[in-house]
Amino acid sequence: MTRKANIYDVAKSAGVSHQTVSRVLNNHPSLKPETREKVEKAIAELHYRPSQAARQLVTSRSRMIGIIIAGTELYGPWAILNAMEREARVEGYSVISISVLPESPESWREGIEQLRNLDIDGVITIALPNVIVKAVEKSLTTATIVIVDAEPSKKFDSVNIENFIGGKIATEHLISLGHKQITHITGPSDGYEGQMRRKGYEEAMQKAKLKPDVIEGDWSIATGYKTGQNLAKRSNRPTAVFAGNDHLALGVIKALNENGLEVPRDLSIVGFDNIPEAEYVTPSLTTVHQNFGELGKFAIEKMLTQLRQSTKAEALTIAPVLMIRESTEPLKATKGK
Amino acid sequence: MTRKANIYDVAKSAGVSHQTVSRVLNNHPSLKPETREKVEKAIAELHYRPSQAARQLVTSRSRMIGIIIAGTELYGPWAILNAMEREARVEGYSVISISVLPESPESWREGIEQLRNLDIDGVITIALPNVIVKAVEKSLTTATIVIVDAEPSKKFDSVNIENFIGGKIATEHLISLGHKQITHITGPSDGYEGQMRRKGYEEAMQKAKLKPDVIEGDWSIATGYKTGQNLAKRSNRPTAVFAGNDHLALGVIKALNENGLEVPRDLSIVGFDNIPEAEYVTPSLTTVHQNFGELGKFAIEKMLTQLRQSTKAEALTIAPVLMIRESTEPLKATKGK
DNA sequence: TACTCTCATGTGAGCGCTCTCATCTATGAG
DNA sequence: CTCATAGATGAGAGCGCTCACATGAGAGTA
Repeated sequence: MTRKANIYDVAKSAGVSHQTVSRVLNNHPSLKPETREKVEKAIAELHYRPSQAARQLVTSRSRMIGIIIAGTELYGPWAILNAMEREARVEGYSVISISVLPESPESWREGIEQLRNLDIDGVITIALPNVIVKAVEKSLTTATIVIVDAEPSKKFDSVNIENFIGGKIATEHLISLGHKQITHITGPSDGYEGQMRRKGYEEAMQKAKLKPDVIEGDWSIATGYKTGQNLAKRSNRPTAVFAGNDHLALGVIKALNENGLEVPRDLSIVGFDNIPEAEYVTPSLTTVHQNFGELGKFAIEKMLTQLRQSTKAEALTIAPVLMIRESTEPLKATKGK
Repeated sequence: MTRKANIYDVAKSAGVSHQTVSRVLNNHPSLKPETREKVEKAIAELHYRPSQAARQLVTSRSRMIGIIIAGTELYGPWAILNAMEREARVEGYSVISISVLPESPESWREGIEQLRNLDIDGVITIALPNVIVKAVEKSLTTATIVIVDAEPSKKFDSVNIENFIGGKIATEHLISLGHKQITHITGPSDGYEGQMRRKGYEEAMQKAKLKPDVIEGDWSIATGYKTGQNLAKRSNRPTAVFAGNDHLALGVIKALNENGLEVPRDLSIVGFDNIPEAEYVTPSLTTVHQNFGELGKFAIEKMLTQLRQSTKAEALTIAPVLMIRESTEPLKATKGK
């Protein structure tokens, strides 16, 4: 069996020195075009590909980006990761995804450890509480950090959906339909995104001189369902709900249905995320659309520019879009006072 | 700034040779326990961690596993990947996920290329058509291959849900409820999983002496919706549908609703996958549960044993479970003939 | 003509490991 | 008491690259 070609094999075959081959590989400016051609021909003939390991050993740059992601089954993070992976590949970077359990510090530590061992160039955190970001910062001192879907930092680039605006337009939509009693179900209390959505809700309510009504939740369907059960039995049931995400909304709708209530007839509801299912459930879900693909793409772009030459930290945001569907309708005047 | 400690620093600090340190790192049998302790102490003190790159350069093993996955937004592959990543980490392996577009050969080629450059130890393909698996086999000759959710091969380990059985029990469930006109909407025609589910359906129908009725689809909600529209308008509308996956089922239900038809009153429907939403849509979806987590775990286990010492290829299968919910009910006798 | 200067290329060292081989004990067989 | 044998360690080479530096050829300047 012929062993894999290395840089010397190529050099010999092209009749140049190994260093010239290296120059071709790294696009060195001062190279005669004809030399470059010769080398490239030899590379093709020998099916040569440079050893990442050897490169990494000498440059101590791995061309790998670690992505730390909450190991949930949510659609959003996965969609983001998907976009990132593809975007990074185009630029010759690989992506190592590490899913951690936000509730288990040991789980993060392991994940971070793994990235350290790999001498990762950069780390992107997706929808992770601040504590974890801090831990990453502390342990991965040589890596460039980009924060996605979490509180922007002075030190690092961040990319976020305008969650505040999202929460606001969702609520304003309900208000404009005439609703006065609008309950908000939040995400987990330690999450930045949920907090901002909530603030958007509160601002909209305040502006309309309505009394906010907030129920703490998390991002799970099950919690939405439980909350829906309670809501259905409440004496002063709200006429509208702004759910922190689509899953919560789905759970609420289910619970209401089981209690003989119908959406939007008895209650209007807005979600957040615009998961693929949102359009196809019954009733189809009015929701705030997040462009996950763009989010991922921007994050990788930020990372790569930062890796090429570090610039000052910047907080990028993407505007959300309200998708109006069937789950919201004007408040009927039939109800007393 | 103190530079990162290397194996010589540790050796000096422990008063041994660099080779002894290497032996500690690799659990060499002939080592005095007291020497090992000394070295381990030095490692801890210096915060030493071995350079993956250097190791890889000399051993030409990267301790990385590439996962090629169809770059869709389906829940299943993501859930599998998630499980794999965690499982691999425990064993000190990292996972590089590559999402490719099944319809674009160039996209696979790029992905495979990337894995080649990284000198990956093994590759796991998830739900990929046979052509891609073949391409992987051809290009990544040195890597161990494990196939998940695709046609088992004589050469490689594979892990699959029993799709045939899944299709069969789903159909039998509908038959046992008295349905006679049962339509099946398939996955994409080039996919192994969909084919097997279809065969399970056909076998069940044949056994019950019923006429199969198959509509070709893909895995998307949108296609489910379109199919549902057609179904709703058909003169001899079936009384039950076995959808190739939950997304198709959701789409069908939506279309039926829009045409004034209700599930399960006017039509019973069974899905496949048991996505997190399945339990919480209205009506909740009767579906065939796939244990994605287990699938991923088994695949990694297979991979690791294969990497340690290659054994003969084995095809592992996991039994699916029918989850009976609200979207199916007995056929009402009221209909004529 | 002698000189700097840039362009184009070559030479050797070294990144941090593991490999192979060599060395130096102890131990027990003859 | 000598010699083979296994156990515990050390020394040096080399994996495949890039880096810093050296060299030579031609162009521009005085």
